[in-house]
Amino acid sequence: MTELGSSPKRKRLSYDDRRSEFVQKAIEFFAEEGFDSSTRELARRLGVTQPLLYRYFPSKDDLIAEVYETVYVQRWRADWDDMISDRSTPLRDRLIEFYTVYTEVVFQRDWMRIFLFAGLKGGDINRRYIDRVRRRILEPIVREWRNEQGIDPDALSDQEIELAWSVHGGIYYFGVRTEIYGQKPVAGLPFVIESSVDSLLIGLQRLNG
Amino acid sequence: MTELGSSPKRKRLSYDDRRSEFVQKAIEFFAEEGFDSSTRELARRLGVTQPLLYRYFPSKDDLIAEVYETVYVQRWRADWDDMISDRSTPLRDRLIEFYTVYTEVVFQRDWMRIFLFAGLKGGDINRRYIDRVRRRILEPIVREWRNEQGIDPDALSDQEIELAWSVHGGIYYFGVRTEIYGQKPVAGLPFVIESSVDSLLIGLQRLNG
DNA sequence: AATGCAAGTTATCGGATGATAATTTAATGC
DNA sequence: GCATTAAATTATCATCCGATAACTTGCATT
Repeated sequence: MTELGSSPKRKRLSYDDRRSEFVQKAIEFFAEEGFDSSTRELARRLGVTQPLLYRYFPSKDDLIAEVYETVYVQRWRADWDDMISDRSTPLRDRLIEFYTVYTEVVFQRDWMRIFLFAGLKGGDINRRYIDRVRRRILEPIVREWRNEQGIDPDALSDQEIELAWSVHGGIYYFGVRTEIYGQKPVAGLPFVIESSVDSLLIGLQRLNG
Repeated sequence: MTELGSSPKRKRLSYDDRRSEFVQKAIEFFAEEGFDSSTRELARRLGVTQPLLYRYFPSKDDLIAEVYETVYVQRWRADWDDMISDRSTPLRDRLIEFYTVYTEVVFQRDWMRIFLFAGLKGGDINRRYIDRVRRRILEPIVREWRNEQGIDPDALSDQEIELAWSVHGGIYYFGVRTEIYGQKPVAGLPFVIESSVDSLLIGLQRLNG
Protein backbone atom coordinates (compact mmCIF):
# COMPACT_ATOMS: atom_id res chain seq x y z
CA MET A 1 0.00 0.00 0.00
CA THR A 2 2.59 2.51 -1.13
CA GLU A 3 0.21 5.19 -2.36
CA LEU A 4 -2.50 4.94 0.26
CA GLY A 5 -4.87 3.00 -1.97
CA SER A 6 -6.60 5.66 -4.01
CA SER A 7 -4.24 7.09 -6.62
CA PRO A 8 -1.91 4.55 -8.19
CA LYS A 9 -0.06 7.34 -9.97
CA ARG A 10 3.00 8.29 -7.96
CA LYS A 11 3.33 11.97 -7.36
CA ARG A 12 6.68 13.40 -8.27
CA LEU A 13 7.44 16.44 -6.21
CA SER A 14 10.27 18.89 -6.55
CA TYR A 15 13.28 18.35 -4.36
CA ASP A 16 12.48 21.23 -2.00
CA ASP A 17 8.79 20.36 -1.64
CA ARG A 18 9.55 16.75 -0.92
CA ARG A 19 12.24 17.62 1.53
CA SER A 20 10.12 19.96 3.63
CA GLU A 21 7.28 17.46 3.51
CA PHE A 22 9.62 14.84 4.94
CA VAL A 23 10.85 17.11 7.72
CA GLN A 24 7.33 18.15 8.65
CA LYS A 25 6.05 14.61 8.90
CA ALA A 26 9.21 13.52 10.66
CA ILE A 27 8.45 16.06 13.40
CA GLU A 28 5.01 14.59 13.98
CA PHE A 29 6.28 11.04 13.69
CA PHE A 30 9.29 11.25 15.99
CA ALA A 31 7.34 13.37 18.48
CA GLU A 32 4.79 10.60 18.82
CA GLU A 33 6.94 7.48 18.46
CA GLY A 34 10.36 8.61 19.63
CA PHE A 35 13.66 8.83 17.83
CA ASP A 36 14.23 5.11 18.10
CA SER A 37 11.35 4.42 15.74
CA SER A 38 12.20 3.12 12.30
CA THR A 39 12.70 5.00 9.09
CA ARG A 40 10.56 2.34 7.41
CA GLU A 41 7.52 3.27 9.48
CA LEU A 42 8.14 6.96 8.81
CA ALA A 43 8.35 6.24 5.08
CA ARG A 44 5.17 4.19 5.25
CA ARG A 45 3.28 7.12 6.80
CA LEU A 46 4.68 9.38 4.10
CA GLY A 47 3.45 7.03 1.41
CA VAL A 48 6.95 6.56 0.00
CA THR A 49 9.58 3.87 0.18
CA GLN A 50 12.23 3.89 2.87
CA PRO A 51 15.35 4.29 0.69
CA LEU A 52 13.91 7.50 -0.71
CA LEU A 53 14.57 9.20 2.62
CA TYR A 54 18.27 8.60 2.07
CA ARG A 55 18.22 10.66 -1.09
CA TYR A 56 17.28 13.68 1.02
CA PHE A 57 19.17 13.02 4.24
CA PRO A 58 22.55 11.30 4.51
CA SER A 59 21.53 9.45 7.65
CA LYS A 60 18.76 9.15 10.19
CA ASP A 61 20.73 11.32 12.60
CA ASP A 62 20.91 14.08 10.01
CA LEU A 63 17.15 13.98 9.63
CA ILE A 64 16.77 14.16 13.41
CA ALA A 65 19.13 17.12 13.56
CA GLU A 66 16.92 18.87 11.02
CA VAL A 67 13.87 18.12 13.14
CA TYR A 68 15.52 19.83 16.11
CA GLU A 69 16.53 22.80 14.03
CA THR A 70 13.05 23.23 12.59
CA VAL A 71 11.23 22.98 15.89
CA TYR A 72 13.45 24.96 18.22
CA VAL A 73 14.99 27.60 16.02
CA GLN A 74 12.06 28.15 13.68
CA ARG A 75 9.36 28.40 16.33
CA TRP A 76 11.20 30.90 18.48
CA ARG A 77 9.52 34.26 17.83
CA ALA A 78 11.74 37.26 17.41
CA ASP A 79 9.12 39.64 18.84
CA TRP A 80 9.17 37.99 22.25
CA ASP A 81 12.12 40.14 23.24
CA ASP A 82 10.20 43.28 22.34
CA MET A 83 7.08 42.18 24.22
CA ILE A 84 9.09 41.83 27.43
CA SER A 85 10.90 45.12 27.00
CA ASP A 86 8.06 47.32 25.73
CA ARG A 87 7.98 49.95 28.47
CA SER A 88 4.82 51.62 27.20
CA THR A 89 2.74 49.10 29.15
CA PRO A 90 3.00 47.97 32.80
CA LEU A 91 5.36 45.05 33.38
CA ARG A 92 2.63 42.83 34.83
CA ASP A 93 0.55 43.17 31.65
CA ARG A 94 3.60 42.56 29.49
CA LEU A 95 4.48 39.37 31.32
CA ILE A 96 0.94 38.02 31.18
CA GLU A 97 0.80 38.78 27.48
CA PHE A 98 4.23 37.23 26.87
CA TYR A 99 3.49 33.97 28.69
CA THR A 100 0.16 33.75 26.90
CA VAL A 101 1.79 33.75 23.46
CA TYR A 102 4.86 31.83 24.63
CA THR A 103 2.75 28.95 25.92
CA GLU A 104 0.78 28.94 22.67
CA VAL A 105 4.02 27.89 20.98
CA VAL A 106 5.51 25.68 23.67
CA PHE A 107 2.39 23.90 24.91
CA GLN A 108 2.18 21.82 21.75
CA ARG A 109 2.38 18.08 22.05
CA ASP A 110 5.07 17.73 19.38
CA TRP A 111 7.19 20.57 20.78
CA MET A 112 7.13 19.20 24.31
CA ARG A 113 7.63 15.55 23.43
CA ILE A 114 10.56 16.26 21.12
CA PHE A 115 12.07 18.45 23.83
CA LEU A 116 11.78 15.59 26.32
CA PHE A 117 13.10 12.99 23.88
CA ALA A 118 16.04 15.24 23.07
CA GLY A 119 16.79 15.79 26.73
CA LEU A 120 16.92 12.08 27.41
CA LYS A 121 19.05 11.44 24.36
CA GLY A 122 21.75 13.60 25.87
CA GLY A 123 22.75 16.11 23.24
CA ASP A 124 23.15 19.80 24.00
CA ILE A 125 19.91 20.97 22.43
CA ASN A 126 18.16 21.33 25.77
CA ARG A 127 21.13 22.95 27.45
CA ARG A 128 21.32 25.48 24.66
CA TYR A 129 17.58 26.12 24.79
CA ILE A 130 17.69 26.60 28.56
CA ASP A 131 20.57 29.04 28.21
CA ARG A 132 18.53 30.94 25.69
CA VAL A 133 15.50 31.09 28.01
CA ARG A 134 17.67 32.48 30.77
CA ARG A 135 19.36 35.11 28.64
CA ARG A 136 16.44 36.12 26.43
CA ILE A 137 13.52 35.74 28.82
CA LEU A 138 14.38 35.49 32.52
CA GLU A 139 17.25 37.98 32.73
CA PRO A 140 15.34 40.58 30.67
CA ILE A 141 12.30 40.13 32.91
CA VAL A 142 14.31 40.71 36.07
CA ARG A 143 16.06 43.66 34.43
CA GLU A 144 12.71 45.18 33.48
CA TRP A 145 11.46 44.77 37.02
CA ARG A 146 14.58 46.37 38.49
CA ASN A 147 14.24 49.24 36.04
CA GLU A 148 10.62 49.75 37.06
CA GLN A 149 11.78 49.85 40.68
CA GLY A 150 14.37 52.44 39.89
CA ILE A 151 17.32 50.25 40.81
CA ASP A 152 20.30 49.23 38.68
CA PRO A 153 18.86 46.83 36.04
CA ASP A 154 22.20 45.12 35.46
CA ALA A 155 22.86 44.31 39.11
CA LEU A 156 20.55 41.29 39.05
CA SER A 157 21.33 38.54 41.54
CA ASP A 158 21.45 34.75 41.27
CA GLN A 159 18.52 34.50 43.62
CA GLU A 160 16.40 36.71 41.40
CA ILE A 161 17.14 34.49 38.43
CA GLU A 162 16.42 31.34 40.40
CA LEU A 163 13.12 32.85 41.48
CA ALA A 164 12.26 33.55 37.86
CA TRP A 165 13.19 29.94 37.03
CA SER A 166 10.82 28.63 39.68
CA VAL A 167 7.93 30.63 38.29
CA HIS A 168 8.83 29.76 34.70
CA GLY A 169 9.12 26.10 35.67
CA GLY A 170 5.76 26.17 37.38
CA ILE A 171 4.11 27.43 34.20
CA TYR A 172 6.04 24.96 32.05
CA TYR A 173 5.11 22.04 34.25
CA PHE A 174 1.45 22.95 33.78
CA GLY A 175 2.00 22.26 30.09
CA VAL A 176 3.76 19.00 30.79
CA ARG A 177 0.91 17.81 32.98
CA THR A 178 -1.77 18.67 30.47
CA GLU A 179 -0.03 17.91 27.16
CA ILE A 180 2.21 14.97 28.06
CA TYR A 181 0.49 13.28 30.96
CA GLY A 182 -3.00 14.11 29.76
CA GLN A 183 -4.11 15.58 33.04
CA LYS A 184 -7.24 17.70 32.81
CA PRO A 185 -6.32 21.11 34.27
CA VAL A 186 -8.28 21.86 37.42
CA ALA A 187 -8.08 25.60 36.77
CA GLY A 188 -7.37 27.18 33.39
CA LEU A 189 -4.08 28.36 31.90
CA PRO A 190 -4.97 32.07 32.25
CA PHE A 191 -5.28 31.65 36.01
CA VAL A 192 -1.93 29.85 36.16
CA ILE A 193 -0.19 32.57 34.17
CA GLU A 194 -1.70 35.43 36.15
CA SER A 195 -1.03 33.96 39.56
CA SER A 196 2.50 32.94 38.49
CA VAL A 197 3.31 36.44 37.27
CA ASP A 198 1.96 37.94 40.48
CA SER A 199 3.96 35.41 42.44
CA LEU A 200 7.14 36.45 40.61
CA LEU A 201 6.56 40.16 41.16
CA ILE A 202 5.86 39.64 44.85
CA GLY A 203 8.87 37.37 45.19
CA LEU A 204 11.18 39.92 43.60
CA GLN A 205 9.77 42.55 45.94
CA ARG A 206 10.47 40.34 48.95
CA LEU A 207 14.03 39.70 47.80
CA ASN A 208 14.67 43.43 47.54
CA GLY A 209 12.68 44.42 50.62
CA MET B 1 32.82 -6.07 36.90
CA THR B 2 31.50 -9.46 37.98
CA GLU B 3 33.18 -11.70 35.39
CA LEU B 4 34.47 -9.61 32.52
CA GLY B 5 37.15 -11.92 31.31
CA SER B 6 39.37 -12.11 34.34
CA SER B 7 37.84 -14.79 36.51
CA PRO B 8 36.68 -17.79 34.46
CA LYS B 9 34.80 -19.15 37.46
CA ARG B 10 31.14 -18.22 37.19
CA LYS B 11 29.50 -17.05 40.36
CA ARG B 12 26.35 -18.90 41.18
CA LEU B 13 23.94 -16.82 43.17
CA SER B 14 20.66 -17.82 44.73
CA TYR B 15 17.48 -17.07 42.80
CA ASP B 16 16.45 -14.14 44.99
CA ASP B 17 19.90 -12.55 45.08
CA ARG B 18 20.31 -12.81 41.34
CA ARG B 19 16.84 -11.47 40.71
CA SER B 20 17.23 -8.36 42.83
CA GLU B 21 20.68 -7.81 41.34
CA PHE B 22 19.09 -7.86 37.88
CA VAL B 23 16.35 -5.42 38.84
CA GLN B 24 18.80 -3.05 40.50
CA LYS B 25 21.13 -2.95 37.51
CA ALA B 26 18.17 -2.74 35.15
CA ILE B 27 17.09 0.47 36.90
CA GLU B 28 20.50 2.06 36.32
CA PHE B 29 20.75 0.70 32.81
CA PHE B 30 17.32 1.68 31.53
CA ALA B 31 17.51 5.04 33.29
CA GLU B 32 20.67 5.83 31.38
CA GLU B 33 20.02 4.16 28.02
CA GLY B 34 16.25 4.14 27.75
CA PHE B 35 13.78 1.29 27.56
CA ASP B 36 14.53 0.68 23.90
CA SER B 37 18.01 -0.49 24.77
CA SER B 38 18.75 -4.16 24.34
CA THR B 39 18.61 -6.94 26.87
CA ARG B 40 21.92 -8.11 25.44
CA GLU B 41 23.67 -4.93 26.54
CA LEU B 42 22.04 -5.14 29.96
CA ALA B 43 23.24 -8.74 30.31
CA ARG B 44 26.71 -7.72 29.21
CA ARG B 45 26.89 -5.11 31.97
CA LEU B 46 25.67 -7.71 34.44
CA GLY B 47 28.40 -10.08 33.34
CA VAL B 48 25.92 -12.78 32.39
CA THR B 49 24.47 -14.05 29.14
CA GLN B 50 21.29 -12.59 27.71
CA PRO B 51 19.06 -15.69 27.86
CA LEU B 52 19.64 -15.87 31.60
CA LEU B 53 17.45 -12.81 32.02
CA TYR B 54 14.55 -14.80 30.62
CA ARG B 55 14.84 -17.33 33.43
CA TYR B 56 13.95 -14.54 35.85
CA PHE B 57 11.52 -12.43 33.83
CA PRO B 58 9.05 -13.79 31.25
CA SER B 59 9.67 -10.86 28.91
CA LYS B 60 11.46 -7.55 28.67
CA ASP B 61 8.20 -5.74 29.42
CA ASP B 62 7.84 -7.68 32.64
CA LEU B 63 11.31 -6.61 33.69
CA ILE B 64 10.45 -3.01 32.87
CA ALA B 65 7.25 -3.27 34.90
CA GLU B 66 9.34 -4.44 37.85
CA VAL B 67 11.65 -1.46 37.37
CA TYR B 68 8.67 0.91 37.60
CA GLU B 69 7.33 -0.87 40.65
CA THR B 70 10.67 -0.78 42.44
CA VAL B 71 11.36 2.87 41.76
CA TYR B 72 7.96 4.47 42.25
CA VAL B 73 6.27 2.33 44.85
CA GLN B 74 9.33 1.39 46.87
CA ARG B 75 10.82 4.86 47.11
CA TRP B 76 7.62 6.57 48.24
CA ARG B 77 8.05 7.16 51.96
CA ALA B 78 5.09 6.44 54.19
CA ASP B 79 6.07 9.14 56.70
CA TRP B 80 5.64 11.95 54.19
CA ASP B 81 1.94 12.11 55.02
CA ASP B 82 2.73 12.54 58.70
CA MET B 83 5.33 15.22 58.05
CA ILE B 84 2.75 17.34 56.22
CA SER B 85 0.04 16.84 58.83
CA ASP B 86 2.11 17.11 62.02
CA ARG B 87 0.38 20.07 63.65
CA SER B 88 2.92 20.36 66.45
CA THR B 89 5.13 22.50 64.19
CA PRO B 90 4.25 25.55 62.04
CA LEU B 91 3.08 24.72 58.51
CA ARG B 92 5.89 26.67 56.88
CA ASP B 93 8.53 24.62 58.72
CA ARG B 94 6.70 21.41 57.88
CA LEU B 95 6.60 22.21 54.19
CA ILE B 96 10.26 23.16 54.02
CA GLU B 97 11.18 19.97 55.83
CA PHE B 98 8.91 17.88 53.60
CA TYR B 99 10.25 19.25 50.33
CA THR B 100 13.79 18.83 51.62
CA VAL B 101 13.36 15.09 52.13
CA TYR B 102 11.03 14.68 49.12
CA THR B 103 13.58 16.17 46.76
CA GLU B 104 16.27 13.94 48.25
CA VAL B 105 14.33 11.00 46.84
CA VAL B 106 13.04 12.53 43.62
CA PHE B 107 16.09 14.51 42.53
CA GLN B 108 17.97 11.37 41.60
CA ARG B 109 19.09 10.94 38.02
CA ASP B 110 17.64 7.44 37.69
CA TRP B 111 14.31 8.40 39.28
CA MET B 112 13.83 11.41 37.01
CA ARG B 113 15.00 9.80 33.79
CA ILE B 114 12.84 6.72 34.28
CA PHE B 115 9.90 9.00 35.05
CA LEU B 116 10.48 10.89 31.80
CA PHE B 117 10.99 7.72 29.75
CA ALA B 118 7.81 6.27 31.20
CA GLY B 119 5.86 9.42 30.42
CA LEU B 120 6.93 9.37 26.81
CA LYS B 121 6.17 5.68 26.50
CA GLY B 122 2.56 6.41 27.24
CA GLY B 123 1.54 4.06 30.01
CA ASP B 124 -0.43 5.21 33.02
CA ILE B 125 2.47 5.20 35.50
CA ASN B 126 2.89 8.96 35.37
CA ARG B 127 -0.81 9.67 35.50
CA ARG B 128 -1.12 7.48 38.58
CA TYR B 129 1.90 9.10 40.19
CA ILE B 130 0.53 12.57 39.52
CA ASP B 131 -2.81 11.59 41.00
CA ARG B 132 -0.98 10.39 44.07
CA VAL B 133 0.96 13.66 44.38
CA ARG B 134 -2.29 15.61 44.24
CA ARG B 135 -4.14 13.47 46.77
CA ARG B 136 -1.30 12.71 49.18
CA ILE B 137 0.72 15.93 48.98
CA LEU B 138 -1.03 18.93 47.44
CA GLU B 139 -4.54 18.47 48.82
CA PRO B 140 -3.22 17.74 52.33
CA ILE B 141 -1.04 20.85 52.15
CA VAL B 142 -3.96 23.07 51.19
CA ARG B 143 -6.12 21.43 53.85
CA GLU B 144 -3.46 22.07 56.48
CA TRP B 145 -3.26 25.70 55.43
CA ARG B 146 -7.04 26.14 55.59
CA ASN B 147 -7.08 24.51 58.99
CA GLU B 148 -4.39 26.89 60.21
CA GLN B 149 -6.49 29.78 58.92
CA GLY B 150 -9.55 28.52 60.77
CA ILE B 151 -11.59 27.88 57.62
CA ASP B 152 -13.19 24.64 56.46
CA PRO B 153 -10.26 22.36 55.44
CA ASP B 154 -12.38 20.31 53.08
CA ALA B 155 -13.72 23.25 51.10
CA LEU B 156 -10.55 23.54 49.03
CA SER B 157 -10.92 25.06 45.57
CA ASP B 158 -9.53 24.13 42.15
CA GLN B 159 -7.54 27.35 42.11
CA GLU B 160 -5.86 26.50 45.39
CA ILE B 161 -4.81 23.11 44.01
CA GLU B 162 -3.57 24.66 40.78
CA LEU B 163 -1.56 27.14 42.80
CA ALA B 164 0.01 24.28 44.74
CA TRP B 165 0.77 22.55 41.42
CA SER B 166 2.58 25.64 40.15
CA VAL B 167 4.80 25.79 43.20
CA HIS B 168 5.37 22.04 43.19
CA GLY B 169 6.19 22.18 39.48
CA GLY B 170 8.62 25.02 40.04
CA ILE B 171 10.53 22.95 42.57
CA TYR B 172 10.38 19.84 40.38
CA TYR B 173 11.67 21.71 37.36
CA PHE B 174 14.68 22.81 39.38
CA GLY B 175 15.52 19.10 39.67
CA VAL B 176 14.99 18.53 35.96
CA ARG B 177 17.30 21.40 35.08
CA THR B 178 20.06 20.26 37.37
CA GLU B 179 19.79 16.45 37.14
CA ILE B 180 18.65 15.95 33.55
CA TYR B 181 19.96 18.96 31.67
CA GLY B 182 23.06 19.28 33.81
CA GLN B 183 22.56 22.96 34.49
CA LYS B 184 24.57 24.28 37.41
CA PRO B 185 22.05 25.86 39.81
CA VAL B 186 22.59 29.59 40.18
CA ALA B 187 21.18 29.54 43.70
CA GLY B 188 20.95 26.45 45.91
CA LEU B 189 18.05 24.08 46.47
CA PRO B 190 17.35 25.35 50.02
CA PHE B 191 16.69 28.82 48.63
CA VAL B 192 14.36 27.41 45.98
CA ILE B 193 12.40 25.39 48.53
CA GLU B 194 12.09 28.25 51.00
CA SER B 195 11.04 30.85 48.47
CA SER B 196 8.64 28.39 46.84
CA VAL B 197 6.98 27.56 50.15
CA ASP B 198 6.67 31.25 50.97
CA SER B 199 5.26 31.86 47.53
CA LEU B 200 2.62 29.18 48.07
CA LEU B 201 1.59 30.51 51.46
CA ILE B 202 1.32 34.05 50.12
CA GLY B 203 -0.60 32.86 47.08
CA LEU B 204 -3.11 30.98 49.19
CA GLN B 205 -3.53 34.08 51.33
CA ARG B 206 -4.22 36.19 48.24
CA LEU B 207 -6.76 33.71 46.95
CA ASN B 208 -8.66 33.87 50.22
CA GLY B 209 -8.22 37.55 50.86
C1' DA C 1 31.72 -40.22 45.57
C1' DA C 2 27.47 -40.49 43.25
C1' DT C 3 23.11 -38.10 42.26
C1' DG C 4 19.56 -34.60 41.42
C1' DC C 5 18.48 -30.13 40.26
C1' DA C 6 18.71 -25.58 39.35
C1' DA C 7 21.98 -21.94 37.66
C1' DG C 8 24.07 -20.65 33.61
C1' DT C 9 25.64 -21.05 28.68
C1' DT C 10 25.61 -22.10 23.63
C1' DA C 11 23.16 -22.15 19.52
C1' DT C 12 19.62 -20.46 16.90
C1' DC C 13 15.17 -18.59 14.91
C1' DG C 14 12.18 -15.15 12.79
C1' DG C 15 11.79 -10.54 12.23
C1' DA C 16 13.20 -5.69 12.18
C1' DT C 17 16.62 -1.99 11.17
C1' DG C 18 19.93 1.44 8.87
C1' DA C 19 21.99 1.81 4.78
C1' DT C 20 23.60 0.92 -0.28
C1' DA C 21 23.42 -0.46 -5.22
C1' DA C 22 20.98 -1.32 -9.19
C1' DT C 23 16.88 -0.55 -11.73
C1' DT C 24 12.63 1.70 -13.27
C1' DT C 25 9.79 5.66 -14.28
C1' DA C 26 8.00 10.24 -14.70
C1' DA C 27 8.81 14.98 -16.04
C1' DT C 28 11.59 18.43 -18.75
C1' DG C 29 14.09 20.47 -22.77
C1' DC C 30 14.80 20.27 -27.53
C1' DG D 1 8.37 12.48 -30.33
C1' DC D 2 12.69 11.48 -28.43
C1' DA D 3 16.66 11.80 -25.31
C1' DT D 4 18.17 13.27 -20.82
C1' DT D 5 17.98 13.51 -16.00
C1' DA D 6 16.49 13.12 -11.61
C1' DA D 7 12.72 11.16 -8.73
C1' DA D 8 11.32 6.91 -6.91
C1' DT D 9 11.32 1.89 -6.45
C1' DT D 10 13.02 -2.95 -5.99
C1' DA D 11 16.27 -5.93 -4.15
C1' DT D 12 19.51 -6.80 -0.83
C1' DC D 13 23.15 -6.80 2.94
C1' DA D 14 25.04 -6.99 7.50
C1' DT D 15 23.63 -6.36 11.96
C1' DC D 16 20.84 -6.37 15.88
C1' DC D 17 16.82 -7.69 18.69
C1' DG D 18 13.52 -10.51 21.70
C1' DA D 19 12.73 -14.97 22.64
C1' DT D 20 13.15 -20.31 22.86
C1' DA D 21 15.29 -24.84 23.12
C1' DA D 22 18.86 -27.75 24.19
C1' DC D 23 22.91 -28.47 26.50
C1' DT D 24 26.49 -27.89 30.39
C1' DT D 25 28.13 -27.03 34.96
C1' DG D 26 28.34 -26.01 39.77
C1' DC D 27 26.49 -26.93 44.34
C1' DA D 28 23.89 -29.24 48.06
C1' DT D 29 22.26 -33.58 49.81
C1' DT D 30 22.95 -38.12 50.80
